[in-house]
Amino acid sequence: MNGRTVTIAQVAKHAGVAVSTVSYVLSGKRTISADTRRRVLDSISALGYHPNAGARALASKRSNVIALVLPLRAGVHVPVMMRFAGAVVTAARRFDHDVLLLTADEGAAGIRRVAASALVDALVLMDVEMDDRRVPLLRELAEPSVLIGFPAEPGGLTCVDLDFRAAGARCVEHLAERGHEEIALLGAPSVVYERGTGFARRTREGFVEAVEAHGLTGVALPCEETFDDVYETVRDLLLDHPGTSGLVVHNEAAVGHVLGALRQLDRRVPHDVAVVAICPDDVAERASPPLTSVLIPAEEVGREAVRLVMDKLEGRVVPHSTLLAPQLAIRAST
Amino acid sequence: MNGRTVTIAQVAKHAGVAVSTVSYVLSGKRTISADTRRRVLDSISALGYHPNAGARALASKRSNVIALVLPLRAGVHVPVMMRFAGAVVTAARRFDHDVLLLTADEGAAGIRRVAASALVDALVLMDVEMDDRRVPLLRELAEPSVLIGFPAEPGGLTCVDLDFRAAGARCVEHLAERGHEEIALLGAPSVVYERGTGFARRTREGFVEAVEAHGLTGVALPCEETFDDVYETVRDLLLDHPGTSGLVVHNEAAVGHVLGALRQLDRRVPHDVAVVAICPDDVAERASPPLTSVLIPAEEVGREAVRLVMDKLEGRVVPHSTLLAPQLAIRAST
DNA sequence: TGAGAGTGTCGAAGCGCTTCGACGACCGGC
DNA sequence: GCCGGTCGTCGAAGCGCTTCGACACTCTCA
Repeated sequence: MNGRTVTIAQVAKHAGVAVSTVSYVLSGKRTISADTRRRVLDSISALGYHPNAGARALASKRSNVIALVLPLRAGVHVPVMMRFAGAVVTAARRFDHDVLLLTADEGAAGIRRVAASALVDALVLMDVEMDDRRVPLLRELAEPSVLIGFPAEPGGLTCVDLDFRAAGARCVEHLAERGHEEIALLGAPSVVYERGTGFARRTREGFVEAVEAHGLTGVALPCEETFDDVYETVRDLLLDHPGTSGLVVHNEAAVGHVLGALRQLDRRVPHDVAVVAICPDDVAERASPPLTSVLIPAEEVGREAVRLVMDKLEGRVVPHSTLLAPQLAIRAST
Repeated sequence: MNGRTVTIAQVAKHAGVAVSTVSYVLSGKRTISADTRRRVLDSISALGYHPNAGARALASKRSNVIALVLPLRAGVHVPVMMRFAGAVVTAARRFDHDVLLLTADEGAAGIRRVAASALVDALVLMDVEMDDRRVPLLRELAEPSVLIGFPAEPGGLTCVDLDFRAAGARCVEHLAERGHEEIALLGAPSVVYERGTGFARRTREGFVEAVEAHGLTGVALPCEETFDDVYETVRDLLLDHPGTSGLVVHNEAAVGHVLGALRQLDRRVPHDVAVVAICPDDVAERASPPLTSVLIPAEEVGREAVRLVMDKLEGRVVPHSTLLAPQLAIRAST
């Protein structure tokens, strides 16, 4: 508790050793006798020393900060986003790193800026589009990066995500096991498909393939997020395909509205219509009735992304593509 | 486009000036002739120079980074949170600062760490509780900070928020103008009141005071976030107080459920029951029918918080308390 | 018993930037 | 025509840390 900030030199003096010795105690990069180590550690806590981040970054060429690039725009379900973000921060701390928050609307310029200024050692990007303009930049950057989601041309980049194709298929499979023969997918808002966001398309592909493989009939529809739109979509679906007895919903914001619409159309869940959702667990559990769902393992994806980026920082070779297997949780809706 | 990172020395050489001159061009802290400035600027863009953040922080004792401390836990509505976060990032960039993301679960230790290591120049904290354990720490820190929300004992700290008391009152006033005499407030989940979160309590106080002032009758109820709970709450409310014709909803997650419950109970909005919400604009607009609402001016609050913290960094004196006046947007639900 | 191989520690050289004091060059005023 | 003032620029001294090479020991084993 001295006047102002404590430096490594003060610690060294207090412990009666050289500055470099203190540094080596902290980094563990050279062997230090148990005795000296203890004295240094004692001085550190006695003085309340915290290494200066700037000085450390300057000397070591490592800032111990990673950038997290988040989208903040329409069609992206924000709570899911935050689950990822929370997981990334927590995981990064476990590797003794902090997280710098970048919004996607600063775009490529922001990424270039934080990388060139050595503000961050590495980057994690979320909500990557099929044809993402930042992808080429990432490729030429010296700093390692990991994408959450897959662009159309991952070429050399490291990507992690839930295996949405398998998730779509898993839902179909489950409905098939339950004996449903005519089913439908209610997906993301159409703007999301148009933008070419990967996860929405891949779920649809998995759905379509599995429908064929199991010899079912099925339609895949985009789905907006207001109650009225959802109501219309569901009503029209049941008019056009009256035999529909199973629904796959891949749209967190619409899940509640779908259930509301079914209630209003006098279809009971799961008696008249079975519903499987692809959404975070808490959304599925909070619904009425609680929904059978493939959970979006936000925490796991975030953690995995950080693990990969840290491995790359250490110079280890990591797989280009990491797909997390879908897990189906069976609840009251099927 | 040279081999690796470009330093200020290379820029100086390229422009034929001293290193310090380049620095002064960049910071504007000494007068530089137009001619020299142009040459330096040209060299900078020719070489693609970006100042090294670590070196700059070390020499200037300013990292140009502010910390944003976010909660990520139950009862906090995440999308609103993200709106704040986005606004803070955008505003900070406008002051040439970046944002380091800290989660509240690292608690006081995390704050102390980033402050002591000079990783950040200042802090913005969200979702402050009435009796927040981080408040005393903030007070003894050399780094300036701004709270979004009010603790019970702000003593000396700088706080910004929507004036929730006025917001609660404004809703009552609006319902009174429309001729409603028996009204109710559906608030946050009870856990939020128990934790002593300020905004929930203050809205309730404003509601209660205004009900008295206008000579109405009114009850204030906590409100959970699952459909079933909301349905029960609304049903019981209408049983116990059959004359209730106006509802104030201050719970973003429950807004949709409240409307669903009213539909199921055959009450038409606004014909049988008028509904005013306190929630972000997009939630109010997306509801069916679109809701009259006091908007939570997330962007404005975030921007204001950053402005205040920057003022404090510059050594300016700022007001301890900034309350943003509520704005009522009238839509179809009243 | 002495060469060789570790250990444990130290001193000093940067890392890339900001900032302070110094110093010509040029200005206007007397 | 000399003096005091800007104005514009420069050189050098750090900022607090990491890391490299050096060095004094202590073991080991031929």
